[in-house]
Amino acid sequence: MKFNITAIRQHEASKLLTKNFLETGKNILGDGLKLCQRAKAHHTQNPGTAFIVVEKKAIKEKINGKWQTNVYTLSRMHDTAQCGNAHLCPHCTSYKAAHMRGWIELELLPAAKSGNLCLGLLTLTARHRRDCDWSAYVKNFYSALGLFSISMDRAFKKIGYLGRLRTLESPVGNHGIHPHIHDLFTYAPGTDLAKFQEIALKYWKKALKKVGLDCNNHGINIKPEGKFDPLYVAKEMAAYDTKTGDTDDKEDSKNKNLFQLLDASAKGDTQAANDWIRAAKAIQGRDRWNVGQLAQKLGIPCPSEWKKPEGIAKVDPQRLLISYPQPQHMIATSPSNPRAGLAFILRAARNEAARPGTTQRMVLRMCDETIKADVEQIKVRYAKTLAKLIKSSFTSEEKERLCAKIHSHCTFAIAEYRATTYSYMHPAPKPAQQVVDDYSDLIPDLELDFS
DNA sequence: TGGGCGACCAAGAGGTGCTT
DNA sequence: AAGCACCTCTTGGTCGCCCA
Repeated sequence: MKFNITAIRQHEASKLLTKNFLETGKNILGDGLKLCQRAKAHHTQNPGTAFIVVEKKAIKEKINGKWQTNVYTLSRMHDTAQCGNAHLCPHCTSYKAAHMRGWIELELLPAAKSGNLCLGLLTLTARHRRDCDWSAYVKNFYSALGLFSISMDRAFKKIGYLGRLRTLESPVGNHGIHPHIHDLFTYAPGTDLAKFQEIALKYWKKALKKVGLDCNNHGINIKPEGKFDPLYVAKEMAAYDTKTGDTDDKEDSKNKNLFQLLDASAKGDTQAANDWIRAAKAIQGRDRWNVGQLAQKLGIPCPSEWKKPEGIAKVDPQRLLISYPQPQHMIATSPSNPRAGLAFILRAARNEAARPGTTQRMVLRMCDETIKADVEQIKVRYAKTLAKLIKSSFTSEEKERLCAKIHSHCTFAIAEYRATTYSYMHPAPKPAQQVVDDYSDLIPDLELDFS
């Protein structure tokens, strides 16, 4: 059970996005994840206070190949903003994947069953290589998908195809980005899928050729109902693609998804960092999940309109609500903090019951980390300015004067930075606010599934 | 210290992807 | 070309960095 992985990945993603923006001056779509779980929710009742919920939960997990249920103490931010980026944000991906799994289970599967339809899985892949423009590659891949669906129209109609839930996976491996599609599609019982796969392969090859791409005979894979888990397409970690056995391309086993790239990047793998940025650029704007018209045709709500029915809330009687000043949360979790602030804070929160006050201490420590890094940045900036000025001056007297001048500017800037940050972190006390005891508006829990 | 500039912020409006 | 679904950009205000 990895408690901190989401927060650590998010921090790494924030750092990479920030670095990329500073280098290129251009934003990659989805940089809102830098504020995800940091800023307060828009219509919050408590804009000045950060909240963490700590509670015990039973988690189903696979240990040494065996499924078992363990009870863990978990912590999460409450009443914070969510960026909603389904490709890049580790938090929102799992949130959305859980939502999609719920939709498939509670809406799609029952609707297909009552309509006497089977659900198959169509996987589309193409040859790819590292040394190319990944954005252009993805664009071509999607053009091919469009051509494919037009040319397949008749064949689709014949098998009772109503539509599909399309999933885009975009792992990166030795051969660069490997975008591919998993379509959960409907078909009539009794369809000869083997024959259908032959036709599909023919059209897929043709479509790829038109846009300058190609695939081998495994470019298309179709699994009939019963031979796969329909909830797999909504796994945030897509074990489907990163484990051997399920794909025919052995290279795929070396592929890493975007979150695994973040893990590698956090350990200092600079190629993983570059790959993550390249991949993020290449897939920006594409839908992670798309149901097209399928929901409408089945007479069920589409995922973005569907809401999971509330179960009977099993509130942990020992549930803890930790609070501290929101500005401190912003500073502690800043992308300029060399450590993953949120991960450390959530870890401390899990120990709050045993050691009261530990969370607040950790928040302040993380603030120190950020401040230290920011001060370092200020020093570096002034050192660079000084270096530039010294180059163009001649006498040692001049140089000395410049040194003294820049040094005093630098000292002043640091003092100012410290003063403003301090007053931000410790706002003047306001009339005591009543902390609400009613937790009924807590956001629905993430369905944690670490398989 | 103080002015200028640009990043940050949330959610509804609106853009984009996709299908028919 | 229109309609639908998904998801992010825009908006307008605040905050923070930068430079002298």
